[in-house]
This record gives sequence, structure tokens and C-alpha cells, in this order.
Amino acid sequence: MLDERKIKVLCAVIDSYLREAEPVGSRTISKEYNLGVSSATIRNEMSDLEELGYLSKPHTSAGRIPSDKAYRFYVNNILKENKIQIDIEKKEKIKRVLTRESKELDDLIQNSAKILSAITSYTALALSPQIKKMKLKHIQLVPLDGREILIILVGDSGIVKNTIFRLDQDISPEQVERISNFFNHKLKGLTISDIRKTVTVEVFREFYEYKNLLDSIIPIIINSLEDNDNVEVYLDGVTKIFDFPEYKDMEKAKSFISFIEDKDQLLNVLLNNTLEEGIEITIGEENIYDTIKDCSLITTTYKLGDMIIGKIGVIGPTRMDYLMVISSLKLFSDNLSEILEMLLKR
Amino acid sequence: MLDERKIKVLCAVIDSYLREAEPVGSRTISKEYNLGVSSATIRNEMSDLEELGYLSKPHTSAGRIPSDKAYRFYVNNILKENKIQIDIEKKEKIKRVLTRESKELDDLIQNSAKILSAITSYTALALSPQIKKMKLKHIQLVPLDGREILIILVGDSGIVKNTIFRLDQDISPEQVERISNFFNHKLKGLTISDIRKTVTVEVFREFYEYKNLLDSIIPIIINSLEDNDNVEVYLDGVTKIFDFPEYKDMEKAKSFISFIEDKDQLLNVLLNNTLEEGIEITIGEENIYDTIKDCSLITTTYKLGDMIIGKIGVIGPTRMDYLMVISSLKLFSDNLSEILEMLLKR
DNA sequence: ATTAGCACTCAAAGCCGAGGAGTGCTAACA
DNA sequence: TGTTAGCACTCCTCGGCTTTGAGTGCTAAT
Repeated sequence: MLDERKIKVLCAVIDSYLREAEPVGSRTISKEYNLGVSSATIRNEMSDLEELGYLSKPHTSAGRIPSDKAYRFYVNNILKENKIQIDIEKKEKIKRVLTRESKELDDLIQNSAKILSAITSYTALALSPQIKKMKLKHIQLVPLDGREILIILVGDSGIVKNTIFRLDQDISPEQVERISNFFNHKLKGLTISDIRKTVTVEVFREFYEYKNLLDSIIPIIINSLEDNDNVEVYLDGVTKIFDFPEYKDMEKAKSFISFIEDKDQLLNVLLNNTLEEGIEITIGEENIYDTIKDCSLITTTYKLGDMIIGKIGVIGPTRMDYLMVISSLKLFSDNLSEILEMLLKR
Repeated sequence: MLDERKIKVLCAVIDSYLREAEPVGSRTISKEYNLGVSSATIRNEMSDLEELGYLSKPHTSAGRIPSDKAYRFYVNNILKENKIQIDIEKKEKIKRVLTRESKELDDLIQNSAKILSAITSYTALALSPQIKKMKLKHIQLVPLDGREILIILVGDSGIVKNTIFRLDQDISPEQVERISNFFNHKLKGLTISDIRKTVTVEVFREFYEYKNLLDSIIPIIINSLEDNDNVEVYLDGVTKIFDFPEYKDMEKAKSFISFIEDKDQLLNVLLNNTLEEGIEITIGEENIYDTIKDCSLITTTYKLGDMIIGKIGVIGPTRMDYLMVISSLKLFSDNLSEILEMLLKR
């Protein structure tokens, strides 16, 4: 659909615009990208490309800038796998740093965002490991003073979630312990969806006397595991956005930062698709929120075992160095999964 | 030291500048604040005030703006207690909202910051309750699979802190339980500083066989309680800063936001003095960090029982509506303490 | 001591013209 | 028929210029 030369011209425009952040003129291309044709010819090609929706002009006598469609084409058709190479040395270095600096799971993700932002110069964001994707490693009910029970859930990634629960009936510590042991016995190794199925059927038979109590505790356990509060979004390099000329306008910068600071919106953006494996690229208008319709978002997933449990990525202007960002992200996906594994097996 | 009329002029300048954000001229004052003297007289007074360091001019033919010294004078001598009145109705409303919206301790503080920022239009910041100030309500060691032990610490405010600890020797679940019970018995009700004293002396006598183990666990408990990671800083309304003309300059806005996003710096700022009760005001140059030497910070403390456990406040340009902010903060200090109490006694 | 008056200063805003980058069209060329 | 040189035209940008007006500081009169 696009002939050879149009593609070359398009790539030249994109390449120049990515670097200079200025509309690209026909003369620039004919001089700096030796395509062997004159600026007039380029001009004609560019005119065609504009008609096809790949380029646009800010005003009549300016050069052309790539449209979202152009970036999409570039990403889908030009950035083939072979162009993306990962720097093994760099990867190992990142791994070393991350392993050294991160004691806890949270640190690991936060530090990853930090490094990612540093090496890409874009704002980095990361989704903490999602507990509901994990298997329950341990569950324990601890009677506190009075009628309070502390419910502790330990996921197989080492994530711990506590809830304090207030009873409306008396129950002895020994009974709590029995229930605790029973839960632990029955629920260990299950994921949240398993638990949903299991508890209703089996639990009540053996503990009919505590039906009321169980009726109230079980939803709490499930909620604790499902709750979105469990999902943290880590940010780093928020102010990087100021470095891009497209955000020299105060209002734009303000609304970008407001957006980025809103955890709920960010979660929506990151979780819009249900954690499909691998790199994912959302360009400009493809974003669901208006505020970031001139941003691109590139994310990748990380796993624990064979379960995808989180995401990490960057957000920046559509005029983004896609190749560089993708290469950088590739340094993290595997690394994170491996370090996670290590951190837990330790 | 400042005569009656100088004070009036100074107040007029401050009042006008707080509202208009523009240098104030002598004519403005003689016309809008009827002091009964001509602009020429005001001019002389202002010249004196400049010499005394209360006013300054951005350039020769501009009006005057108040200096930090002026704000300090204003805050110390003009804003007497009697001027600050709290709106009981508003206070109750905030209390209702906070009580309704906040299930957890964290929510409460986060929501408070949100409301505070909304009603003041400045960036709000809040320090989460500090666990090390609290008494230990419960401590429990839970043996997990393998050689892992989960250490759970419950503070009297309901804050729970977990650490997973990996042993380098075998120990049976029963032994863990014995130690757990013993800890619980001995340490319950103590604060961190108490624990430091207690554990070294008493613990080793009864559990000499586990000396190695205890030697490694006790520091972990103490660290967990002391660790600064436990202290969260909540932010809200970061982008409010964009609304002030003094931050129309990109670079300034950028460095402000970078600063605000740096948790460690923020902690330093908030904890510089060791939680002295009541409202505290830091103006411009009084700040320790250069980046915010043209900001003012106003904070107040909140308590649990009679122990000060956290802080909440706002930060904004030195040209800040001190009276309004102080009044707003007064709405929170007591409220927070009361709600906290309720939330825990529930 | 206060004030009116005046000269002086300086930033901000508006205006203008030159410069220049870029386009689109046309006509000539291979 | 595709390519190119040439040229008129557009429109943004930028520097320089002037104007405006708010404000000061000084002086002399009240």
C-alpha cells in the first residue's frame, strides 16, 4: 500500500522529528537522508503521505510532522524484532544493581521504575505484583485483645496482607486457632478464584457451629485478596515531562502531572487489557483518557513462574524514541521475573 | 520598634500582595486603605520599611513586595490568636466526611490531605502515624514453610508491620510458638525504646538455648519498628502550585515538584524538629532546602491519646494566605486525633 | 510633618519589518 | 511519465522600536 520510497520518506520524517522535535521540511530530508531524489520529489511524496493520513502540517508554511497513524505504522512495520537488540552487559548490570539494592518486593519494583526512568528519560510507571494472581502460602488468624482478630494472608511471592477484624460474638483463642489451622490446611496453595469455589462448599460442613463467624470472615479474606488497594502504582521521573518541548505549555504539563498522580486513572490505563504477555504499545489517540491522547505508553509484563503478576513501562509524548524504549524495557521483563524468583526462593 | 503607622502600611502591603500577587505601589495603598495620609507620605514610610528590611522592590519603578521578615512579623505579631477563629460547623462537616470515607488509618490521613488541599488550594502533605511512637499491642511469630518465620507486630493504633525472616538453623514450630508467646508476654505494652532496654537483659535468661536465633530476631523487630520506611508521606494537590503566578516559570515549577516528590527530603523537612505540639510555620529562607526557600510550610500535629504521632500541613509560595491556612489546619488537628481514637476503640 | 508636583525609570505591551523555512504550482526535461 | 528547477506565496519568528503607565524619589511649598 505504501511504496518503497514513501516508506523511506516517512521513516526519514519520523527519524528527524523524533530527534529534533521540529516539523520536517522536504529540503532537510533530501539533504540529510540521501534518497537520491530532489526536494521537489520529496515534496510530492510528502503531499501524498499527508493525504493518506501519515503526516500533517501545523500550518501552511511549516514542515510536516508524523501522525499517530505514522507512529503506528512505524512501530508495526519498521521496528521488526531484528532491529531490537538487547545489550546483555547492560542487562546484567541492571540485574546486579537491582539485586543489590532491593531487599523487599516493593523496593524491587520501585527501583526498577527508577532505573527505567533514568535510562529512558521518560516517566516510568510500574504495577506492583498483584496478590490475587498468587497462591496463598499461609493464612493465620491471630486473636488480639478483646474481640479483635488479626487475619494474616501470606502470598507465595512473600507479600503479606493483614486485616484486623472485629467480632460481634465471643470466641475463645483456642477456637480461633482451630479455625486458623483448618483454613491453613484447606486453603494453602489455592489462588483467589479457587478459594471462592472451595470455601462455600467445604468449610461449612466441619464448622457448622461457627457458620455466622465464617460467613463474615470469608468475604473479608476474599476482599483482602481482591481489593484494588493491594495494587500499588509506582512512579518515577514524573518531572521528566518538563524536558520535552511539547510540554513547554504550562497547562499541558499541569494536566499531565495531575493525570499521572491519580492512582485510579493510572490503574485503569495499566489494567485496561488483562495483562497480556509481552510488550504493549499504546499511541496517542489510542489512549482512553483525553489527557494523554498525545502521549504514548509502552509497557511490558513481568512474571512469577509462569504467571504474569505485574507490569512496568514508560509514558511520554507520542514523539517517543520507540526503539530505545522497547529495548530498555526488554532489559527489565526477564530480569524482574528472575530476581523475583530469586528473592523468594532465598 | 515599628510605629503604629508603619505597621498599618506594612499590613496594607501584605494584604494587597497576598491577594493580587503584584508589587504594591504607594498610590494603591493611599487610595484603597484609607490611612488618611497621601501617597507621598506612604512613599516615605515604604522607603523606611525597605531600609528596615521588611519590603523590597523587584526593580526601581515597581511597587514593593513583602520580604520573609515582613511575613514573619505579620505571623508573629499581627495574626494573634483572637483573629484565628475556627468554623465549628465546617469542623464537624469535615469530621463526618472523614469518618465516613476512611476505613483504615492510612485512608484517614490520605483523605485529610485531600480535603486540606481542596479547602486551602495549596499542596497538602501529611505524615502517617509513626509506629515507633506507639505501644506494642501484639507480637507474633508464625512459622511458614521451610525455615521462614513471619514476624508480625501490631501497634496500639492498629498499625501492623510484617517482616519475613529466614533462619539459618532448624527450629520446630512448637519452639517458635513458645518464643512467640514469651515475646508477646514480655513485650506487650512497651514502646520501642522500652523494648531496646528490656530485651537484652531479660530475654536471654529463659531462652539461652536459642540465643543465636534471638540475637538475630531482636534487631529485626527493633529495626522494623524504627525503620523510616514505616513513615509514609501523603501528598495531595501537587499540581496546585501551577496556579500561582510565582510558578509560571517552568524551571521553578519543575524543581518544586521534583522536591515534593522526593520522600526523603520531605521527611527531613517534616521531621526537622521533633514533633513539637501545635502549629508551626516556616517561612521562605527559614527552610533548610534551597529549592523551597521561597515557599512557606505550615504544619500542625495530631495525637493519639497524649502522644503526638503525626503531622499534617500545607506548602506553598511565601505569599500564602497564612490566616486562612492556619484556620483550616485548626480544623484538622483535633478532628484527626478524635477520629483516630474512635477508629481504634471501635 | 505632610503633601503636591515633577522628572525620571523601567517593565510590559504593541507594532512593524526583515528573514527564512517551507509549500505548491508550473513548466521544462530525460 | 516521473523528476526537477524555479518561483511566487504563506506564515511563523524574532529583533528592534515606540508607547504606555505604574511607580519612585526628590524638592519645595504648606
